[in-house]
Amino acid sequence: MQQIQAPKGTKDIIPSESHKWHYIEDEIRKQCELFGASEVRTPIIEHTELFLRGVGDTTDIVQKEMYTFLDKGGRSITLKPEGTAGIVRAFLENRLFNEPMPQKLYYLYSPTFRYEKPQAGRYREHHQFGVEFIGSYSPKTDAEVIILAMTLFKKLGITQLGLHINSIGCPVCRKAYNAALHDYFMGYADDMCQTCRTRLDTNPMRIIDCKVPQCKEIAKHAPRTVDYLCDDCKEHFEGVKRCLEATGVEYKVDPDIVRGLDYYTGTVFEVVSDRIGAQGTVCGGGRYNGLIEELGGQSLPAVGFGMGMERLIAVMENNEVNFPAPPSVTVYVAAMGEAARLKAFALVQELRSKGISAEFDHMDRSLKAQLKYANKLGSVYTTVLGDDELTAGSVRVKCMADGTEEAVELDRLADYFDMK
RNA sequence: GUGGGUGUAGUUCAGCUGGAAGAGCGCCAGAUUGUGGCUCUGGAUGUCGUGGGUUCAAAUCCCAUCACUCACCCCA
Repeated sequence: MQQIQAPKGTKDIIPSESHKWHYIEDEIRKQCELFGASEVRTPIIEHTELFLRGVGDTTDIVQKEMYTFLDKGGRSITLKPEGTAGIVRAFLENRLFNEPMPQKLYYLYSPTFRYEKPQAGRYREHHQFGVEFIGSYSPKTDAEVIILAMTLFKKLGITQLGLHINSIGCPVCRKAYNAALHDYFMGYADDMCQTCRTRLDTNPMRIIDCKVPQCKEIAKHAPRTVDYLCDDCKEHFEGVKRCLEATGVEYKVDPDIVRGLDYYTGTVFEVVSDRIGAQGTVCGGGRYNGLIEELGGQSLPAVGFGMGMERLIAVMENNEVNFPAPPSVTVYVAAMGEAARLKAFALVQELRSKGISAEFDHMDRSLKAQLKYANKLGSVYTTVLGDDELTAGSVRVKCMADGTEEAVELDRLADYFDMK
């Protein structure tokens, strides 16, 4: 029989990995609560329309990477390719705009799907943690969102990360900027790659992102967003930087950050690692003051980020961060003979009911094999139950680490481990 | 969608210009019949990814195909 594999670009999270996820998820919850954010869980599927309007129908994500299908009712449904649109939809649908502002929301168990060709740090299904702070124009809110991310990295023991920030301006300054870009690149059109030539008219900002050497060279001296910001945007960006400096968060202004989703306005940022392969962006986000209105709400500002869990774990592994050890069994109750095995079975259930993790032999193995198994489980203590112990009513409890033994009465076993 | 790399034991891999399929780790058994880890001794395990071609002879050379992987594009 041929084995069926997981679909291309997807990955199982097996026991040796899942405890890492639990650890990170716990830290995320803690940090988010400290920052006053509350969790929102939204469906994995949404109406395709949401992403057409939210992410932008000229973006690569929408044009070629979405998992879209018709359901049995003929509705066009899409597996979410990013987290923000769904959160904003839920915010509007549940009228969270009636709650105190800013609404600080986060999402954590968020499988995200994009039909891409997989490589290191890039999957067709990945998981995102993200934060969306809705309702405040203040640069302090931008800074706080960034600081939340940076604090989390620090808490997780991650160093070696670069924070890159930029401002791509509001629609007003974007207009002037795009015109300046167009004029500039027009002069080099013949030397640029095919895609960049079409970008000239559709979205000249994307040319700055191009990795083709000639385009990169030309883009080096292209006009920068920061030079075309209107006074409000300029002041706002300065405000963000002041807040970061006031809290000692190091950053680098990187005019090359443009971001591939249409909804961004003003502040954009990325947190980047240089040791997890070519896909180094662990966290990316920014301000999106137009999105909520675009999705049918009132005009409300917002700022947020998405963080790739798989990349986060990759960074931690490359940073040699110590994950806590996976939980192990406290006591393994080995047994020989029918009566003792039955007693061991009952004993284990009783220990568990008292909050002590315990295990027994499910497979009628020899005593030796049982102890080997106990050892592999990482069992802290073992005890052997046989006819002798049953008649005596006491067992010897052995500490697997140092081999010491202690005699304990059978009916006081739970208390014994409780004390430990 | 475009390009590079890799598919050999459960696993990580070695196998030079074609000539009897190997090692480490793991697994099983024994030394030790009621005690795991450590040590020693012995043992089992292969459609050499799949299909075709060249050849007296293919894991090795050629073609195709699939899978995995890395990079481009884009992004977390």
